[in-house]
Amino acid sequence: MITIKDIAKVAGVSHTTVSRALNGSPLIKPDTRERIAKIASDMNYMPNYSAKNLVTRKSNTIGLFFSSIEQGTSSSFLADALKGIRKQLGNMYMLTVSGIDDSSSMDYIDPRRYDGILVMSQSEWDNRFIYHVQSAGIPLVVLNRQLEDPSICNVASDDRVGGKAAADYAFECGHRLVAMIEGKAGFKSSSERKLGYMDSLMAHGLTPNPTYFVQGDYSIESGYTAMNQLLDLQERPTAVFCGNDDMAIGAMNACFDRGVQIPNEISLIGFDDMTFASYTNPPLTTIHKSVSEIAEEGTRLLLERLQYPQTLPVQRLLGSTLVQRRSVSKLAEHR
Amino acid sequence: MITIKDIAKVAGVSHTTVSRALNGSPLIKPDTRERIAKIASDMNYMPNYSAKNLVTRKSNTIGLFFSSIEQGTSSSFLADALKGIRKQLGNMYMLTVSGIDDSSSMDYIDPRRYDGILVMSQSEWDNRFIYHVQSAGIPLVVLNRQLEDPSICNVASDDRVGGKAAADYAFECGHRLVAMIEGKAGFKSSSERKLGYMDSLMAHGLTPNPTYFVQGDYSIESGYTAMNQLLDLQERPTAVFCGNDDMAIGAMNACFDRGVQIPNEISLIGFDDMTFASYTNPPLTTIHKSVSEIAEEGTRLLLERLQYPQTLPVQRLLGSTLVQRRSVSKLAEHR
DNA sequence: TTTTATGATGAAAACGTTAACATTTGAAGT
DNA sequence: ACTTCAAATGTTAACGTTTTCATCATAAAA
Repeated sequence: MITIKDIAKVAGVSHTTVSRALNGSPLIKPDTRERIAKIASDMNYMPNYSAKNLVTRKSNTIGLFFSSIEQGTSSSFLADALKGIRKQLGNMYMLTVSGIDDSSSMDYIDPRRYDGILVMSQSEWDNRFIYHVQSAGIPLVVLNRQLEDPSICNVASDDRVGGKAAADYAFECGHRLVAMIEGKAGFKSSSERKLGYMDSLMAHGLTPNPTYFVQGDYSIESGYTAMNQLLDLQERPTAVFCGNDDMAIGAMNACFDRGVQIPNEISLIGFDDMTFASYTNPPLTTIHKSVSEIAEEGTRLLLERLQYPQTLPVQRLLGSTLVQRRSVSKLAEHR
Repeated sequence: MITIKDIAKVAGVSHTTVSRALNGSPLIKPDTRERIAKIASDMNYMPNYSAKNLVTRKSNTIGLFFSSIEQGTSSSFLADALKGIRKQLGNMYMLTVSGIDDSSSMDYIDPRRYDGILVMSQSEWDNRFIYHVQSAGIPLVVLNRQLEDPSICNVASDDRVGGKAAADYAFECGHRLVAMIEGKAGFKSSSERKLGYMDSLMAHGLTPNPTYFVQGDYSIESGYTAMNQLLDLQERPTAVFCGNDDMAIGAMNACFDRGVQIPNEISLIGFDDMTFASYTNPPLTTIHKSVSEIAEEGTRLLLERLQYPQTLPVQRLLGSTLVQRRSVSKLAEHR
């Protein structure tokens, strides 16, 4: 492996000059810079990053950490996030991916290994990790889950507004009996979406019906069983707001299996607008949330903080909007 | 940041001793080892990996490279792969993720940055990259795409066998007019699956009908338009083998839109068995292929090669088997 | 006792960079 | 021609490890 000293020898200069030339120092005469660059490329030089990092105390690495890489994370989620991040990152930084629950991940958090960290968070369980990172002094952006703490840089989608939009739409379509299949207990997104639903309920002067709330866990299966529960009710809801698209798909299946027509007999609204939402039957009306946008914006923010460490942490909520498809019926008798 | 020298000072030994103690050298007396370990943990010592890597000429990093992170890669794919890999990797190695097309990714391939590389490959376009890695002398395993070259370690699913299984099943169910929606042109998997179909055709003594082959690109949309093309035919096929599940879903949608019943009027077979396959309507009969298993096995192999560099490269094909669901009808009149 | 081996430790060099400080060069100002 | 200053380059010391080679005990063998 060839080093800057080898280049120095060939170029007849000191290795320091080579280092400077290759790093674009203004101290080097343009023509020697070019001469050295030429030699370096001819010799197929590649810098040794370990050595570089050792002395600069940088790592050229951004770490992406997931709530739980094993479970709970829907797959399009991870992929979208990755795409958004890589897009922003270019090839200035390496990107590592780990689950927060990777055995004792804490022990491996070290400012010398990560220039910055992105946390794709889903539940409050991640807080321990998040604060560990913060107290280690590593620049940090938390993605996807809304945080309270103003000292932490954060970008997420506005789940509450989205939840409200979903419920609003149901009510505007004339539905009065609208149930909700809730997301995973303990996940902030679950409670926010529910809160949004509640906001809408209140705004429309309606009172919540306890039997119309059933707990899910964001999985397709949970949507299926939850929907069956709803269908067993004496007074069936005419619309169901599902905490995410996966559960909506499970719910759809439950309906198909029991021969109840969507949207004629029952309407369905999802949340997330994943790729498949347009391809269910009928296409799913849902709340659009762009994970890749969140990831992209978060990465942009992180990069900014790396460049200007003084930048103040910001909390950003990306809008979530309703996309109308065909899983919701308009009720005629709505006054 | 505290270093081994700090520990040495406290322990009253040389930093060499500390290094040895912390790395489990047999030269160190058990009790001094423990004493040092205690001090290190008390002082909250974390090794500086840059320094370590500099002298050991290792990187503690495995690189995962994707065919095209931007497009073509279905999302469950990426997520599954990641899960399989992380599972095997534990926390011995960092894992970085990049797209092969990341601007000039070649320039960043360096044995000092990657102890080993996994390539999640989909098309022959990746070969350039693969051979670059190999000639750089970095231990390498190519995943997911079957390779010809016996000098390269490779694990993939047996697409051809899978394709044959799919077609066999259609024929056994009495179908004679079975079309195929092909995967992305240039992808090895596309041609292998088609070859498998051909094998079956031949085994059943049938002759291929050129109009029954329509090109897709593995996307949902392409499945949709391809299916429409098929439905426009004078003599409609009674069954369609789709190159992957995404296209099968697109095809399903085309059918729904035109009111053609699945599986009564037309049968559908997919490939991959992604999560959603069980939740389409009707549930999709498809060929099961486990990306996470492939990833896991590939990682195992890579790790083995890192430990025993002499290990010979192996080519492994993981079986792909049919999973029967409800998108294929049994034709009575099949004599 | 004196040697000899061996088990445990230490000193110093090396890994490939960057950075602080020193030196040279050359041109401009007197 | 002599100083002065700035621009360009060189010297040397870090950075935090591991590793080679030497040293020093200590216990066994003579």
